[in-house]
Amino acid sequence: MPRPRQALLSRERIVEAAAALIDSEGLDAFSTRRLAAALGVRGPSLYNHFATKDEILDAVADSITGQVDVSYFGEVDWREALRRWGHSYRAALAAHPNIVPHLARGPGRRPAALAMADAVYGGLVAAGWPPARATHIGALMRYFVTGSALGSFARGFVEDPGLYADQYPHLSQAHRLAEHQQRVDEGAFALGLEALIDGLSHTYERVVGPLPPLPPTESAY
Amino acid sequence: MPRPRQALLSRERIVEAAAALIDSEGLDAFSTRRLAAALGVRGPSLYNHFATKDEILDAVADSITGQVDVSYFGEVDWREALRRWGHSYRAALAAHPNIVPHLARGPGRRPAALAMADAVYGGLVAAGWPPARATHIGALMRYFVTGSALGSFARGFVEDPGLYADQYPHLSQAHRLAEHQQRVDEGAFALGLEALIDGLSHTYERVVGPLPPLPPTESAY
DNA sequence: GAGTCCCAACTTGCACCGCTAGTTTTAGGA
DNA sequence: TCCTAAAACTAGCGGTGCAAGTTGGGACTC
Repeated sequence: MPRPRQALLSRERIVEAAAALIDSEGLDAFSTRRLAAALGVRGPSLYNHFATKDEILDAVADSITGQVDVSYFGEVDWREALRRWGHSYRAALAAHPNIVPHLARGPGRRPAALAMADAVYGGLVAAGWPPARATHIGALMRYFVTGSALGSFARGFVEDPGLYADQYPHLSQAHRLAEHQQRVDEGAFALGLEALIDGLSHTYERVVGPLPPLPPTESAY
Repeated sequence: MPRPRQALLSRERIVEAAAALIDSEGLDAFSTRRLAAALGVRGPSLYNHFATKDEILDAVADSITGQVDVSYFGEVDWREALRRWGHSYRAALAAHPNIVPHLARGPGRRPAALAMADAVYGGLVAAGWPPARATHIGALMRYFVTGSALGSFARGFVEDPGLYADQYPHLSQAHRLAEHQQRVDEGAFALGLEALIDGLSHTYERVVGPLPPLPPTESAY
């Protein structure tokens, strides 16, 4: 089949199909041939639109990063902005857990990741944070969110109760973790996020100056 | 070559060589054939000692987790124990950044990871934390440390200055991040760890009760 | 309208991958 | 002394990412 009347592929169609394939089958099952098959096409044809497989993964990762809401920065107290950003960020990744390992490698040349970093950094500096600290805060939030989305603590625990009770005295309940995986992950994330914001508030008061009290939060967070 | 008089391989030798190969060449370059070649052997021979490639990776990951010091728990105030554990944990992973993506998947069947979880959980419960919170704290520390070791914020930033200034107004200094990558990562980690411990101390006082003041820390942290 | 060039699909194929099966010889236990 | 299990081998299957060269339609230019 030579050049068809209507192009079969486009970057958008490829990214869309790649995201769907990764979501449903996992990162390991994602190969250029499988992706091409899902698009009714023959493997190497993808290389007319992307230079490498990695470039396709970057595009998928960026499309997910693009869903993170950073509009709060500048509109709302930085503490509240950090909280909402954290939840939005984690939610975006948790919705597509299979690409997180790739996404966690760094912002690299992905425009949405850079735009997010830009918004966060700008918002924190505008709120009074010294630039170096603002960089640190953006980075540490990234660590926490990607770590949370990537490495579920509970995932991977084995089902057999006795396996743990014997050797690890305190983990006698650990086999139950598998059941409650999602709850544990969300609870741990929420606890950590609140602790981070609380701790950073004290740093702010030490480094910058007093903070206004926050209005009682109406959100469900 | 049939069975040699003296075994050429052992689980230890394999894990050692695998760790060295991953450290020097990266996770992508790590294949069973390359590993076997480094051991003077022929690929499939590895399967006399490990069932799958993944099992080798687990063993490598566990040998690194085994280097984390958790002896502080029970000996020292939980805040100080958390701090030392965090730094020891991160140092162990940062020394072998290339296996972190595998390690971050979860504790799974890796004994050292389970032993670490056991020690942390036990120490926190002994310090008065409710079991559910202790689980959360262990998990969120894991998120933060693995996220930090895995996804350097700075890694992947491009060198070209103009590339950022144009499109991302606040990131005008971002190209410098590449130079200072290590400093940024360490600073962000330290800031986040202190904030976490500070925030968790307040949670503790709200949930459990008052905390004694900490003796002035002599350590360099 | 004819000629030309480009583009987006194709086929072929290389070097590598994880892993299985079956073989051979040795080591060590009954 | 015999038998079994162990630890290396060779051969090979089905898969991978991707490079190279081919083909023919679409869209310009003269």
